Amino acid sequence: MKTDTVAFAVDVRQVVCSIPAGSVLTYGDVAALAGSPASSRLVGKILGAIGMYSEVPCHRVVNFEGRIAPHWPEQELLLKAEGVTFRRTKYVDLTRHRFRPTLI
DNA sequence: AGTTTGACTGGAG
DNA sequence: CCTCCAGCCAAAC
Repeated sequence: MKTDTVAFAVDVRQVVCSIPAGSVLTYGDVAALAGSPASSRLVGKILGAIGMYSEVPCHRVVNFEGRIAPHWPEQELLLKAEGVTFRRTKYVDLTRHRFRPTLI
């Protein structure tokens, strides 16, 4: 575990924690906001790690197309409970629920 | 130190 | 909507 990775994890946690209810963010966006747009895979790993001992709403983070994690089925139910609409089964309506930190 | 894996991304079939 | 392939990055083996 490097200090840089820890800082990245802390930043990720803050970004995810800043996502309002009913909105979602992609791993790539979180990774970019955390300073490593190419390390989106790390976001998932870190998210799972912090989700085990933190109250971070990691379920508000989905993959690039609004598709939920392939191995985390309850995330869909959690998002539905927040008011997020799904196009069919595993696709979130990103055009409507995508969280924009500022601008645009 | 080299290989494999994955809560990713993007595009093609 | 689902599967496969190629690319990228850090952790795990």
